Amino acid sequence: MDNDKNIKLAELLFGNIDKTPEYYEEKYPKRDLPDGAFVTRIGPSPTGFVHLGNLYNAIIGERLAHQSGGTFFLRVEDTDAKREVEGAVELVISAMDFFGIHFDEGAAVSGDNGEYGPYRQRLRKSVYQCYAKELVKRGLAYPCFCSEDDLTAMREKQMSQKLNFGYYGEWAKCRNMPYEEIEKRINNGDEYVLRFLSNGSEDKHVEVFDGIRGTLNVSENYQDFVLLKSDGIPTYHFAHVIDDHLMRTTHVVRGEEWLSTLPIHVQLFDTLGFERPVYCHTAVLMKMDGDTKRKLSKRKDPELGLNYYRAEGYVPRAVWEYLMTVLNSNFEEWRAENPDKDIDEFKFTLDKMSNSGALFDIMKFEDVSREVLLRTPASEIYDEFADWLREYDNKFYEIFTRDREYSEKILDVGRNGNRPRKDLTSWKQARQFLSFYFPETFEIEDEYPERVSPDDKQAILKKYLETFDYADDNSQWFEKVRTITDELGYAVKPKDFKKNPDMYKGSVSDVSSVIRVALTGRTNSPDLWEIIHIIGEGEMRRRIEKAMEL
RNA sequence: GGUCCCGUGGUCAAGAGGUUAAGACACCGCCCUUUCACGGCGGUAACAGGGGUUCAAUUCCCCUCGGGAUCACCA
Repeated sequence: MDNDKNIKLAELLFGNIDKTPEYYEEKYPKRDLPDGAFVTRIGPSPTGFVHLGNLYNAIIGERLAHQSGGTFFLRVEDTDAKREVEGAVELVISAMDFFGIHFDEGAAVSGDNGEYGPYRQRLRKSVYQCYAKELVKRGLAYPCFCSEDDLTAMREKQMSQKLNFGYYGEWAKCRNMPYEEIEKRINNGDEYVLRFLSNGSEDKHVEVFDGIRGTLNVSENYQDFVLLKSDGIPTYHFAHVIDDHLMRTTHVVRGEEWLSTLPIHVQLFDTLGFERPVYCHTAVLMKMDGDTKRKLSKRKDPELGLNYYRAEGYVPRAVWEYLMTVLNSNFEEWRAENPDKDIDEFKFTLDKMSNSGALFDIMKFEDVSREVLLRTPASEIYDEFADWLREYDNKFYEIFTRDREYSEKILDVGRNGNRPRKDLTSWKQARQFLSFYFPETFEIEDEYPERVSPDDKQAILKKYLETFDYADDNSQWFEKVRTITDELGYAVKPKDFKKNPDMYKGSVSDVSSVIRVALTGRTNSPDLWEIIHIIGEGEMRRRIEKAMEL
């Protein structure tokens, strides 16, 4: 008789559903893939904000799938219409593409592709309802008419009695509502959600294997959580279980914030008779704030948004490399041994993953960025930098791309010896750093050295100009600077000045600083001789003469 | 408050019963050096605390403490 009620109820609730689970099982068969192939996915919700964490998990999924000959797909988790932002799907796809993450199937800009779709959850409503109907038939799901006010009242009562919050056991008022009453309310147009009827107990535990953390011991779910919202769209929990089963996901990579709802998911997989995927819960990305760690937050931390890296001009593969060093502790070692190999050749493994919270270390990240740019040939840097400038600094773009040969040369300054400089960190920084090579953007930024009097400054520059010969090689050139140094009463060797500061006005480093500031506008720069041979004699003389006027 | 996760230097981290407890970034010193870098050498610096188990625990177990996540018709 209970059975009859359930079947009647299923028809009342889901009369429009004519498919059975068997239908979908057949429609979405097990994937035909090589042994050991991983099927992974990312499931972003289209809120218009793409997170560093999204990328972090995407890289794991992508590597796992593509290293094993498996499939990596994109599923849009748009079950919350309220939060959806227009164009967000395109944003996710382009952000992932920017970082070199490509999907084998799933949601795409122009229609979806793949045999396991649709890949947007709102389009899968009838699939979820089919399984919901099945659960109702089995007496494992029921409609709940409690309003928001009912629930907050219940919650307050529970709080005052120091009981666990939630809809469960005695508190689950709608659990045993007679069929007649349900029918009456539905005919009346009352809103309801569909809840799962849980027979679990908080005291019982289930073992769940996590690909990163090993065996987890979680307590059973005892809450009658919501399966379908009042608009008939599933909650994350239900959608996740149905989709990842039907899309034949083998490994669910997601943030550890899902750990606490894992009991729900496991319960659902088990009661529906689905094989559980391997869960891989990644650590939350943290940040140092003062002296405490905290989760990166969307409002306070711009570096959480993927767009930040593009706007700052960090190269995507630097972000990827940095994340890889955080993800797999043996990556750095591998990179040190194989500086020129493609990053795809590194074998990423789950068991090398750390399960504690990773701090986002901007210093380390910038170090990785410099390393990456050092390994990149000037011609490639030119192209990437030009692309960035076109988007973010049009004026400098014009200047920089005026003469490709010239610009490639300045990118290579100091990089050809056996102790190459690592001057470039990001495009934004590079734009600043390289500005003195161009007459339009050259300006005096730093002060002339204090130890040098105005008269001496004039004398240095005058003598410099008089003796300068473009044909001199680096050491000849510097020999002349030394001569000037000596003639004006400065120490040719900085050490001599250090030892006997009273005997000299300063040292050769002061004298070359004067030239340096006149030529580059800065007290710090790469090798001067090299710079002169790039900007040319004419520009050099103009700058020195200008400096003498002031 | 309940449940769960996590705890090795400032940071990321190797180590999985016996190690002088790696390495990288950061920091400091020295060297190289016309500046700044780069590079080289060296240095400061860690097993959260307390109980067990063991001949021996950073490593295994328990407790405490600390950090975090979550407790929605959000994902």
